[in-house]
Amino acid sequence: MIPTTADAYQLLHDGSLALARMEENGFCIDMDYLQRTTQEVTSRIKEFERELQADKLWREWRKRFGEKASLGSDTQLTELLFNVLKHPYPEGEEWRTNTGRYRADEETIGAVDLPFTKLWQRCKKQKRLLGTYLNGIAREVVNGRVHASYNLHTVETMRSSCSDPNVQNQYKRDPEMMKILRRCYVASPGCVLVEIDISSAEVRVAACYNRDPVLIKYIKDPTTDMHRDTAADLFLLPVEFLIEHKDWAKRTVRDWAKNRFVFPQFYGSVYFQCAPSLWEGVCNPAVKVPGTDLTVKQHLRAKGIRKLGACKPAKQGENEPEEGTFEHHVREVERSFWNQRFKVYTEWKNRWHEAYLKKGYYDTLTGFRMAGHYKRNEVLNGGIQGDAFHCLLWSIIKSQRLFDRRKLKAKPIAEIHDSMILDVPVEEVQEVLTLAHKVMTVDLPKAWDWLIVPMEVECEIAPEGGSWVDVAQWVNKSGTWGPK
DNA sequence: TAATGCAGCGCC
DNA sequence: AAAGGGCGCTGCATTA
Repeated sequence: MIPTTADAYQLLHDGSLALARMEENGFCIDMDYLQRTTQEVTSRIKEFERELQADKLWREWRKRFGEKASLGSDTQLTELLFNVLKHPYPEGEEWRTNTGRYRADEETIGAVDLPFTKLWQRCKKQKRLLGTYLNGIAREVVNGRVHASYNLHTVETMRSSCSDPNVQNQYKRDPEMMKILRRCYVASPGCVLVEIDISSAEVRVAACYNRDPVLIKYIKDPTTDMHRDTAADLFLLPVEFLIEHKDWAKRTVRDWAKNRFVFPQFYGSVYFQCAPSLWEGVCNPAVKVPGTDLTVKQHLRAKGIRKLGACKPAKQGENEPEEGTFEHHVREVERSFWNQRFKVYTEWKNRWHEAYLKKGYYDTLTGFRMAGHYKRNEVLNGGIQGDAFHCLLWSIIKSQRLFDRRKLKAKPIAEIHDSMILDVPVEEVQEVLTLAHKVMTVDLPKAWDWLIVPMEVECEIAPEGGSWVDVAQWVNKSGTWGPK
């Protein structure tokens, strides 16, 4: 990576200083809660282990591995389950690790329907919570704060990284784990936690690269929704139906389309990889198409889609998806997605990759020349990822300067690629939200003329005395910020 | 005993 | 034809 413009150099210099100040500020930790929770989780793990060791499977385990038997070893567990006890194990390369061993992930162990394995998995999860997360915080706390390290020079795409502890990967999607872990992170006395993120940052930046009018329309026009339209295609439901049953769709088909098709496709995934995870949703017996008694699977069956299909990597003339399979259907959707709906995006991908192959580098919109040996998907994603982060970095730098100039005590304390977390004195909340919002939605597009789509942000804020668990969305209503 | 590799999994 | 982009951390297994 080489910065090719003065602005690019400046961004890194200013960014280093901004992140250094963020490190110095640190994130306040509720130490009483941390200690209490560490003890609770520790004893929970001990209880789980006692129960596991009382199971007859543990006797088999000891018989097989003797003194070396270790409850934490997933290699030993797979050996016991699939070689000694001969539990069925799926055929095929995708079910093996890179070194040809049995996989020991959540899915494969979870497929063995025994009380022992269920318990083992719950135990494993608690061990991760303790070993990686709670201990990770405790190890780094100084005077009640963690001062994570942020890097601008380590990531291939010019994103940032974070370590000691890595504040960028704390539980969020698992509600149970999220509530336990994020409760550790609190605002400083007299302050509240504010989190501001750029809505679909990478999609916006992607549109700046490819200038696909359809993608731009999806971004600009709030009545349109590419995830909803793609869900309609994938699950053969009319768009009007999805609009009518918006809340249902949001939890089900639209969510699957977004997270199991649209985003993976943007990152370069393909139909035979998307289809199995989509199908998992389809097979959920608890999800019924509104107004009918049909599961999504039954609904698709009525449309002539009877099964998933083999989902093998396409080779010339081989592994052709079979007609009437979901895999076949997903391929059709993929084709229309890239050849019809986003055909300008597709043309850009081909041109961009071709140019890279010819030159041996690509230039990003924020002024960095990326020279090196990259695969196709890396070339197509690198600039988007880096520049989306640079939008945030620029915003942090600018916001910090504004806070300084106005003698505000609000401080950025963390950054997660497209969001910044601030420690804000209660009385500064309105001013800080207004300033940060303006920086990200007005000043940023003004400063970078390549930014040809509007920027939008989402603000979340925790009540005074609350923690990172308690952040809830706030919006601006006629000049004043308040709960949505 | 220390260093390294691998697999798994948390986040965007 | 393609073959999900980017990280950091942990525990276990293997190698030096």
